[in-house]
Formats: sequence, structure tokens, C-alpha cells
Amino acid sequence: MVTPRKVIAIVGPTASGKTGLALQLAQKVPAEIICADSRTIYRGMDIGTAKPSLEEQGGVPHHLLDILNPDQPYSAAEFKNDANRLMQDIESRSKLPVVVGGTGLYVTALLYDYEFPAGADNTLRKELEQKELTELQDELRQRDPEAYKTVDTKNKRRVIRAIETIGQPRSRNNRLPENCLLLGLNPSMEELEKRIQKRTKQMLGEGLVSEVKSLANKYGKAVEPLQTVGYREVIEYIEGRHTLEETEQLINLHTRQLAKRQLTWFKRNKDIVWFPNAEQAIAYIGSPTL
RNA sequence: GCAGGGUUAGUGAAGCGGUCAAACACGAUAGACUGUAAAUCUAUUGGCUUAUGCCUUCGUAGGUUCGAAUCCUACACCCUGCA
Repeated sequence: MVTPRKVIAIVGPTASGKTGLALQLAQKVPAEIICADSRTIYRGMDIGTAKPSLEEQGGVPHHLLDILNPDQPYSAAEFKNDANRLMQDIESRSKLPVVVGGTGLYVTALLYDYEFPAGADNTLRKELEQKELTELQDELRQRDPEAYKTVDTKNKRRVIRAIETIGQPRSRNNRLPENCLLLGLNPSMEELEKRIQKRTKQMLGEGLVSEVKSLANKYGKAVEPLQTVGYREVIEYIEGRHTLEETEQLINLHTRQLAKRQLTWFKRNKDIVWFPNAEQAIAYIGSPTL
């Protein structure tokens, strides 16, 4: 490590090998990992999220893993605060914070210092959710014509949020902080496909079904975190809607679709330095030209 | 062998004389996304370099009709009932 970095972030689609890269990095530099992942924050969601086990963490501190139960909501704004606090802690210990994760919004919010509007008022949100999309569109159009122009008016969640936050500011930085290195891992689609298939098989073999059963029993199968790829399909399997083999295929399919969506998010970020695999990324980080 | 049902775009599946290039779902492709983001949502999806246009599609080959995915005949394949 020639130039000291204040923070390194690793992004990429699911199953691209981010965790492995982070660990390799941590072997070269004293580092701690901040997980930017909207699913591994949940306790009990281990197998289906490919959460690194304590053993796999190899003594490198991993933050923001298992901080909530699946019935507790979390948000990008909370992540940003938590991660910022952690980065300071880690820096104060003279270690390198490494932000790793596939949740694009989380990483972006942190690195580009998003200013979020206030959180939702549950009563108001429930009220709004009762309404039809067209009603909500009308309401937004009347109360905030400017927002109406920019919001995705066909997306009910977005329209509701826009109504909730009328008059509140939102901003972001357009540039990455100087001392931040943003790495992207993007194996070929064929490679990714292989990794996904292997991983799904492994998850099922390690007891994904019983993990999902126990979570569904505890929290109900309707909680949002259980609408996750890998969990939703297994719930359908438990309900007898597919065979185990179909379930595996569906998980593969939906994971691939997820990976593409993640890539769509990251692709437009021109600050990301992309690598097809961990080796090349490590070589780049270690090169004296940095 | 007789009787009945079926064969529709990448897949499943509607349509059963005109308003059908053909609903819908899935898949695919591209994309959006600042307090749910592994979520949510959008566009396109027969061909023609792009049009209130043309061409080719609804098992195959014929026929009836001004007009057929839709009706008739024959053939092929599949499923079911009786043998």
C-alpha cells in the first residue's frame, strides 16, 4: 500500500467474489470490513445471504452483520449513519475501513454523502398505502408539481415517498472523496452464472430450507426481508408450489436477474474501477503507481 | 381400430369469421431508482434500420368466404375414452 487510503469500497453483483477480495485485502493491510448489504444485517439470515461465517471472517472484524431481527426495518439513511460512525472508529484505530457490498444505494449514499429527507411517519404511510396510484399521483401533482416531474410516477412506493417528503431537501456530492478508492468486481456473465449455480446448490445443501422455515415461524413469512431471493422461492417450496429442483432453478434464475439489476445500478457510476476478478484487483491496489 | 380433445410467437396460455402481429404470465433485452433497494418500478420483445406503412406468422396442405388463428376437408404428431 503505497498511498494511504482513507477508505476502500468494493462493489459488484452478488456472487462476484467481493467478500473474498476484501479478506485478501485485509491480509495486506490492517483493515476492518463494513458490510453494505441490506440482507446480511439480519440475524438468522445466514445461509441464503451467503453471509461469511465467523471462521470465514478469519479474524477480520466485520461490521453491520447481524444487527437486527428480520422484523425490524432498516434503511439506506440508517446505514449511512452507522457506516460513517464505524469509519471514524476504524480510522481512530489506525486501520483501513473497507466497505463491501452489493446494495448499491447503501454504498452510494455513504460515499457521495446523500442528504436524506426524514424517515417515514408510519401512520401517514399506512394511509397513503390505502390509496390508489392515480389518487396519489393527483395529490403529488397538486402539492408538489416540481417533484411530480422528476419522480417515477408509476412506482407507487416512490410516489408515496415523494408525498411524505414534500418540501424536504435532498442532496448529494457528485464526486467521490479524494482518498476513497471504489473498486468494482465484475466477472463475465458465464463465470457469474457458474458461481451462482454452485452457490445455490451449496445453500440448499447447507440447510437453507430449515433456515427459512425457522425464520418464517418466528417472524411470519410476510416480513420484507423474507421477500429476498432465495428465501421467497423456498417459502413457495414449503407451501408445496414447486419441487426442490424447481426451487433451485428459480433461485438461480432470480439471482442472475438480481445480479443484472445490481450491475445496472453500478454501471453508470464512472468512479468505479472495474476488475474481472480479485487477483487483478489486488494487483492494482498493490501496484506502486497508486 | 372406433369415439372425443388437442397442436398459437422463446416458454406457458387466451383468442374460436372482420376492430389479430394476436390478451395475459414467464423469460429475454435495455433502463429508472435519496429513509422498504436481494426491494420497487418502466420501456421494448415476428421481420422490415422504423412507419396512423409493408411483409411473413397461429401443426402441414388444400378449400369455403369480400375477409380465417377462428369454418370445412385431408394428412402428421400428442392426449383421453371404448376396444
